[in-house]
Amino acid sequence: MKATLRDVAERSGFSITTVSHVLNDVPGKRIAPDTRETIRRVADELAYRPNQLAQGLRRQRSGTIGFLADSILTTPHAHKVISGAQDAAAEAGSMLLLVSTDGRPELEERGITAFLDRQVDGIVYAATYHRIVTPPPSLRARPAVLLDARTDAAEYPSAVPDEVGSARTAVAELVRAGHRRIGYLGNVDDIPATAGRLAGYRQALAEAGLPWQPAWEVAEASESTGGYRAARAVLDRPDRPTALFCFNDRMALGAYFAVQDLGLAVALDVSIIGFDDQEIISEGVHPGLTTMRLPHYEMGQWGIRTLLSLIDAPSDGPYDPVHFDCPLVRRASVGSPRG
Amino acid sequence: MKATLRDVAERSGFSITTVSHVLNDVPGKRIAPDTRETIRRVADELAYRPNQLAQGLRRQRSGTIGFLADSILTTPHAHKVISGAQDAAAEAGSMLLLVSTDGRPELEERGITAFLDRQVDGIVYAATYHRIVTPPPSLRARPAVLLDARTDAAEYPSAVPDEVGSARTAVAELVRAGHRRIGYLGNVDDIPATAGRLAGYRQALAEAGLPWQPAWEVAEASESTGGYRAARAVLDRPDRPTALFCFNDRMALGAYFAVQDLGLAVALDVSIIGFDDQEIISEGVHPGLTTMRLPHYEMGQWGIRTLLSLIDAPSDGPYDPVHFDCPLVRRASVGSPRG
DNA sequence: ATGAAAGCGCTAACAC
DNA sequence: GTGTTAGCGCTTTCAT
Repeated sequence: MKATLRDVAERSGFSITTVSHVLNDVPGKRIAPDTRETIRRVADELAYRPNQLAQGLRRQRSGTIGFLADSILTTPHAHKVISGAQDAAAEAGSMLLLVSTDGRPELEERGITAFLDRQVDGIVYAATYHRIVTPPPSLRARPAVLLDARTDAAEYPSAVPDEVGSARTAVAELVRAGHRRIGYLGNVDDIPATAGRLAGYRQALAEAGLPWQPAWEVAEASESTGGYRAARAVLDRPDRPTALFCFNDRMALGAYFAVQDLGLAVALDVSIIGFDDQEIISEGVHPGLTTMRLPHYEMGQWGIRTLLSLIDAPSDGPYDPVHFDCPLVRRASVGSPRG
Repeated sequence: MKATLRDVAERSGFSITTVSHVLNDVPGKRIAPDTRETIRRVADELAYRPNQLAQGLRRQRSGTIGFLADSILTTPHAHKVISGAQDAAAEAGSMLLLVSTDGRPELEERGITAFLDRQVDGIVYAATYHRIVTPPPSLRARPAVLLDARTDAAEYPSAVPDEVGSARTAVAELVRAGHRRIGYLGNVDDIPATAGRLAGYRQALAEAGLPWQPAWEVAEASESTGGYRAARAVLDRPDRPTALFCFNDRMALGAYFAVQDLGLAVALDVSIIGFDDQEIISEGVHPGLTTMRLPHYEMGQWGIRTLLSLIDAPSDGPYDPVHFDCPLVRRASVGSPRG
């Protein structure tokens, strides 16, 4: 059915070895130009494609990378990590074996085992949001990188968003629009983004010489209803801020509903800036939400490239996490304060 | 490093053959119970795991399935297809090689070629939403199934949502709540869901003996702003409906904003029911959106199971697409009409 | 009840 | 310039 090296050899009249040599462009082989041509032609006619199982077995390189995601479900925008990874892998002739553990930790071990059984060249361990993780020891069996995640021991190369810097960028945008009373709708999760974005908010205020008001800084559950409550808490005050920086887009969505319930208008009365750029929200909301885009695609690409070079040239760490900037995506939720 | 069959053989004092026999439980082999036990123990001690590349090469079965998605990006809830597929694959000791073409058709051929090079046992071709597709001819090279997609020729087993029936279920829910003036916020795309959901809407109206009003049935772009415009068009009328069935959740989101801009309240003044159950929207919106859940996880599972049995027992079709019901997910956007 | 040998499709030393 | 040979790690006749 599918043509093999042997078929090409027989049909061209040369040995399997010679065929392999020319098809792989093995350097330092003296092969007659005619031979090269003939072999190439025959291979073409037969639509020959190397069997990667056989190739992998022989070369000890499967051309396959294991991608372990803790969840591709809950946070949709995270799929761009996979997209970036896939594109970078394709560039290098590699492919992704995918396992999503969906928060079931017992699937981690099993997934890695399955990867190892298939002789993956390396593994990327991707979290859905910036987290400190403790991957199973079996991850050590192959070169690995962490995405949106890091360990305390820094034993793997890892990429994470720059929480502090990006939060500063967001608040600076509000300052630039003329706001002097800026609130922060924060979250209560025990994750790096919590402290990071809060710190960025405060730093930006300080840099702009703006007052920090404890009452404008509130923490709630990091989803829509939490955002609603947080926004109400801040906006119900007489000295309410004219702009709100939100921990994420879901909270910003809740803030939209709060603003409307108060008879106010987003951008006109209250400027809002989110975080994540979850397009369903940021583009779906009315007016469009200005927000910080998580650099998922870029991290995915970086992950594979880093992994690939690690495979070619193993090294031992420790590795400082590399921080990725979140670009500001301007839409229509930021205006100038009234009066 | 990793233990091989040979290691187990040497350490246990038996031949590779015998070891293979016991580890694979080859039927019809008379092997001493003691031997079995020893071999098993040694394999355990060495943490032996078969090399699937070698196994695959020999058995002509890679234990790997190619998953080609036209886009895992744009429609986040579709990832549940992958989740269902992965779970079903894991059950059968198989794994998914993933390629997402993200609307770049040239990646289809390349992806399939890459699958074939890696000797996948089968391929699932998954669309992001119910579509008529024309997969590249190379798909024929292996058993394949279609998800959320079908071809005119019905050459592959395929699964699609039951658009008509599910729309009827949605409207029936509105009827059950007491509504007699029910509008439809439809879309303008040339896809099966367009005609299907519209037909379901009309059928449900007829079944309930309710009047069909051309003015209550409007078509717009199937995203948030389209939903907003559509809702305004219907709601601005004096004889406005008390309930709205929306083509999808994104349009429903737009409808929420329209209702609010008119000083009305969702559920109280206008009941809304969506389609898709995109959780970011349906759970993020205030009040929560009642909607029809697309059976993505189930279709993913079905796809792999069907594919696996096709691999074991090839057959030729044609195959009638199988239709999956969309379950109703009740939240808080449906109330009884006033007065 | 166990094992030798061939071979899946390929690559890489090492001849000649 | 080209080919022989020996595996990569495994399964599978076929002997014994």
